[in-house]
Amino acid sequence: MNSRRGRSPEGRAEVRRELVAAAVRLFRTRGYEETTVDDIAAAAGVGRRTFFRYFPSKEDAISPDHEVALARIDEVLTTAHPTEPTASLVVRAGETVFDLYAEDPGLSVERFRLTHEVPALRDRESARVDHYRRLFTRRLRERFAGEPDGDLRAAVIGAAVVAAHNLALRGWLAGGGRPDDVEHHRERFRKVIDLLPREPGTPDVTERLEAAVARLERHA
Amino acid sequence: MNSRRGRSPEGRAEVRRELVAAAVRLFRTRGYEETTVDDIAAAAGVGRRTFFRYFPSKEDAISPDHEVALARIDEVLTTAHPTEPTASLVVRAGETVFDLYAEDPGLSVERFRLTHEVPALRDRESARVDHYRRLFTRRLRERFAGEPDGDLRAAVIGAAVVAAHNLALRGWLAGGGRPDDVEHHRERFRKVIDLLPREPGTPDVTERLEAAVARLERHA
DNA sequence: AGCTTAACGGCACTGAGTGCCGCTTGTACA
DNA sequence: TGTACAAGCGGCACTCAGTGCCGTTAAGCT
Repeated sequence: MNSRRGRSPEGRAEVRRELVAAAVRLFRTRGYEETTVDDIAAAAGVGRRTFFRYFPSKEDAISPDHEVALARIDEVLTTAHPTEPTASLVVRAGETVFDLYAEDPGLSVERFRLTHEVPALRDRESARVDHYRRLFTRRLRERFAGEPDGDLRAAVIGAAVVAAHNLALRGWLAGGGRPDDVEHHRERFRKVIDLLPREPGTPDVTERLEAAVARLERHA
Repeated sequence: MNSRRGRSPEGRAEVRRELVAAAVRLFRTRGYEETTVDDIAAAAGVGRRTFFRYFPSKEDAISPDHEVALARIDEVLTTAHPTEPTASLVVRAGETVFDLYAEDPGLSVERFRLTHEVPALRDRESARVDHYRRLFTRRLRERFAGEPDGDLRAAVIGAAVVAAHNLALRGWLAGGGRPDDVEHHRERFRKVIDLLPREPGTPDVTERLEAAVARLERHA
């Protein structure tokens, strides 16, 4: 029998996938509150203790790897060349999150539905989004250190980028994550980013955003 | 002995205050994770079961009444005269939250420290802020129904108002909630709101905002 | 004073999350 | 190819948050 998965790297990835699949299935059919961690573990064929070795909590059972996403964004923000325009930088960072969701559109759509129907999951998602916002704001604050209103600009740009990103992502997911729906949400994304305070001499932001959405389109 | 409080309306208010005071004190001296609900209840002189009759969860022990705040905002937004400019409307709604925090500046400052040091409380706060954002967005969407880009404008204005409000509030609380510190944060507040997309014919937003901060100043 | 209502305390229970420990498996190395 | 070692696993026991239930007790009204 193959009840001895997870001891190799491929096995661990397989166990993780099966846990996520079991969680999504049970949450949708039975409901989030009515599903216990024991249920998920049993459905995935592992022990309850093992579940908590893959996910820190029940709420994280359907989540992409949050820490990985934060680390990717942080790497983009910290390794950027100092002369790169800020607009280009935040768009590149946003792209990494787009890619993460576009890796498995089906799962992303299902996750979207659950996080909008289950209060506990919705609150968890709010906290996660705020982690992204804080990371952007922190790195931008370092970047703007010494400039007039640097902190304020960092806070506003950080909030605006995350808001724009979520608006576009949610719109796309709410429509079922279909590739032919991207055009409409590209427009929305662009409009929100247009509200960002312009820096003199900064190249057009929308150019970079279109590249990001195009990249999402390819994956979806 | 007065171990029979809480049976009258004044008694209930007193019990609530004592529970909040006990929670704040224990969270600061012993730490959030190291404090159990039994500890809080015992310190306030009530049974553990009674704690959960006053607060839905341990995380809410130090919170102002979230539902009350949401209801106040919602009333302002839904009972507004249709001809009132949107800028004026959202500022009036924001004022009600300002008032709630200004009622007890000392408690607000203490709460601010805790929500920034304890991850669990910080995540809870993120979710709460998002509830405000969603409420604003929902009511603004109804208000903008039928107008071009109504949904998009509702989403952006809702997010911007909440962000501006939090920025000013956090700045004031981080400085210790002192009345003579308000001027600096009034400036920050005004600058953020200036980023809002202007509606043609709308009177100056900053005028209303200054009134809001002045009101905060009076209470603090 | 008697009656109704509502808050209280306590008990028992479910379920999330954690520490510990002995077992099993894949791997590295002889 | 056999063996030692590291790492993952299952299970057990425990703490604590949160809930349902119920008997008790105080507050307010007649």
